[in-house]
Amino acid sequence: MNKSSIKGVGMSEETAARRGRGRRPAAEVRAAVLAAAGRILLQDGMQAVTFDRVAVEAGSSKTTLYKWWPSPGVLAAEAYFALSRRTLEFPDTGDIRADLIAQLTAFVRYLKEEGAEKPVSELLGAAQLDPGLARAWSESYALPRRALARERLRVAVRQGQLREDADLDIIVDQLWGACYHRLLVLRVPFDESLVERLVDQALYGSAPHGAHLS
Amino acid sequence: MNKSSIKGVGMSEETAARRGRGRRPAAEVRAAVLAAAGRILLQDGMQAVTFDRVAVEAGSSKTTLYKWWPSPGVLAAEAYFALSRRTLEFPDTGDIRADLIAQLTAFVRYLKEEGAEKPVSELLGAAQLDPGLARAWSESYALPRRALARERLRVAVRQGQLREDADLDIIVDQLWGACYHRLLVLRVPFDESLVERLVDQALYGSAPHGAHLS
Amino acid sequence: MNKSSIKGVGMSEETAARRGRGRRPAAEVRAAVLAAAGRILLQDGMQAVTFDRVAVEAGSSKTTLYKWWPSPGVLAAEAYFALSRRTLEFPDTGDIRADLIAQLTAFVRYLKEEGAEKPVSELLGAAQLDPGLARAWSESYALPRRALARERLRVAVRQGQLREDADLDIIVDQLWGACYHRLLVLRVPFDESLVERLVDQALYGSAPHGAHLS
Amino acid sequence: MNKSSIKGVGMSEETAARRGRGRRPAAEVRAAVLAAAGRILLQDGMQAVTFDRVAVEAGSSKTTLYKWWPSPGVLAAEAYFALSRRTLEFPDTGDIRADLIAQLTAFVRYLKEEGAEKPVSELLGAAQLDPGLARAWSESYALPRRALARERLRVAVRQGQLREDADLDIIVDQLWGACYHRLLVLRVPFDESLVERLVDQALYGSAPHGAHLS
DNA sequence: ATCTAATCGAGACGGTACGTCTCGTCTTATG
DNA sequence: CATAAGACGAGACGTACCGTCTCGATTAGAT
Repeated sequence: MNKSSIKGVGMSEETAARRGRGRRPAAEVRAAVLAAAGRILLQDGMQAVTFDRVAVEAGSSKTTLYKWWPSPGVLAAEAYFALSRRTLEFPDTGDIRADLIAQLTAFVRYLKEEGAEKPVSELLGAAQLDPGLARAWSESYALPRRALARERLRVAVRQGQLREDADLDIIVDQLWGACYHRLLVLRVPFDESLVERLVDQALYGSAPHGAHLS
Repeated sequence: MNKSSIKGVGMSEETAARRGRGRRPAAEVRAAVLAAAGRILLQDGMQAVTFDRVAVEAGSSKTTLYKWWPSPGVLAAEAYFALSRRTLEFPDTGDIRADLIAQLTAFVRYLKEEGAEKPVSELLGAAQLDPGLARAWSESYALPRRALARERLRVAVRQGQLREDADLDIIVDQLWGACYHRLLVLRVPFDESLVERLVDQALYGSAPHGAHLS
Repeated sequence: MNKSSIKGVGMSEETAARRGRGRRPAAEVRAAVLAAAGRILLQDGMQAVTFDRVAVEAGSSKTTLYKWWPSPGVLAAEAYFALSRRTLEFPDTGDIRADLIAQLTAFVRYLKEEGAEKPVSELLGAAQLDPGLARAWSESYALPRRALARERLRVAVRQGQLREDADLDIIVDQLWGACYHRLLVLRVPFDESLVERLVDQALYGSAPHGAHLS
Repeated sequence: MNKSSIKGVGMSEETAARRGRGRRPAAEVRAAVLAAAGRILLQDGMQAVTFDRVAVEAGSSKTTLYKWWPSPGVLAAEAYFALSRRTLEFPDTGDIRADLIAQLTAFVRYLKEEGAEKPVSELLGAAQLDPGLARAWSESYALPRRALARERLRVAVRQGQLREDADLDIIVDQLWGACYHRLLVLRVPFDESLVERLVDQALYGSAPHGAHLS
């Protein structure tokens, strides 16, 4: 019943570094957990990010994971955010068409050339079945991103590069939504050659020249 | 000590009556399985559509399920298709703007007012983690639907309601993708009031009147 | 996402008032711990006497418990001893048969009528898996008790009420062991009606009258 | 969601022998589980007989263990019974004193010289905290054993070797209970030299010769 | 009386077992 | 032989407890 009959054996300072039992500083544990979760996510996919496996690979404890993250999905998302700490700043060169193309191209390139397609679609997939993950994703990633884009568009409106009555959210939804549509729903391949046509479609529409809203 | 030591006590002829062992016609089994899976999907969500549970509720056997469906996700999708056998025909009144609005409104209404939002997003979510389900969804549902829309747009091009150089797939991705963006990625509420602005954005863009492609 | 990120918000001086942190007098803590452990033992059984739970209910700290008790079992035993401070004195009326019957009857009554059966058997059970508890029980309870009984028997030998060559330890083991046998091994019910037959069996044996050791 | 994308990889007949998944005959599983549990019990003690560990070492599944055994304790007991399938027959040489000595000596030898002391006391200990194990032990082991002894004593009564009014159960409880008292309660060492004195005490008591019940 | 050192409460942490659940494979018995 | 029933291996889930350890708050003992 009392397993610690070896108690008081003492432990040299060196071996104490990683001695298995007892408490490690929270920050250290968090870092180890996020690193392990991120690695598992990229290597073996969302399905492999389980509390059990993360605990083992992070040298952590399941109890700790449950204390900090409500579900493996949320943990995977946070690990992914920590990995992909990339700039969200929207460029502003004064030319809204060029800036939209630049930003969308960066998005598509990120998905297609940096191996982000699989983790992103898997995380978004899991989010549909995990309310916590859904909230984390929209609040920490998608909505802030859309807000940034909206602000850049608002500047363009003020500069007369977009019409006064343009619905900025709809423009954002159209541009990024088209990509997500191909990624998640149609699952057809696409590349950055899509971007320019998409932006022009957003700016000029498809109606014959001269036609416009009544 | 061994709880199952009473096993093999046999079962009196009376209680055995019709306890379901043996073979049932394939069609009967299929129908029962799809009905059970659909009912579970709508009642308790995608997570509850389990081969174990479907087998029990359909009075079927797991063996049979594994023989016909590669995964619970695919079964759920098939069950859902069987439930939502709704018309895919695209209206053609001669006015592309009106027809797009009509079709998109039907789509949004279907999601928002017929309780399809949860099963659809859950199925699409599961599809990101289940290649079989992904294939089933895109091949049986999403791609045919886009093809229909593309055809309707092609007619509009021929009729001069859209420009010759319009990229029809992009128009479809823009329109439906914006909805899926809100449904799956942003998870913000939306309703059919979105539709008209979306279609006009697709037709006329947001650039100032008179501006167009060089 | 991280539930404990709100940590360290501090605590206003007002609510902090007397929140129990810091040092309490050792005796006060000990008493509170033993009281809590005893209460838990009687209410919910040995299994519930957990360092975690005792710490919470005693308003104590696990650190303190580990400092004083090697295992929950030992703590439970000590708590039980503190609760059952009952007289160990062996009566000496001059009649060994009457005294044995009195003492054994008190023992059986204590077990059966004061609810001591469950805690005693659970403690003895835990002792088989917890060397510390085993030592505590035999040294603090069982062996002293047997020594007392042996002394009373020795007086009876001197008085000619028992044979010179009687093995006193064996008589004690026989009398109390028969009770423990029914309590721990056979788990059959028994009551004080057992006592008189037990004592007579110890005194006179079961061989036919007249038969004796060669 | 569907882990079996590797499905249909096939498996050669040779490797199929022990292929990890799927069903094994119940008897084979039972045997492997009992063997593993017994080995763990003897090697590392009762505390180590865990459903988790037995499952791993038996190449079994926790589900299966829970299906057959209500607790690790019951499993350990059954494994122990399977290991110690030794004869329960009570010898009948016509001399009750010799037969009791033989049987008790065998019992003490078994405990002390065949390493049965630790498992037996641990099992009996666990039984005090595990009603299922308690029932298993008394019904499958202790009570049948006592019944056998009682029958042998009854023969002795008929043969005039014991008095007509002897309480046979009490004799058994006295003899075996004295051993259990030293084993479980006092935890003092004892050996077979105890047996003869114990039996004579049971037969002739400790009162002076000539004294007997009124 | 003040300062300092010990000691306490609180609780995070690693480890591990619990009991439950689902998946996908496989066996057995029924029709 | 195809089916229903369901046992089985694998392993994740979420909870509980153990024993170690960190931290801050408090008190006791030394000055």
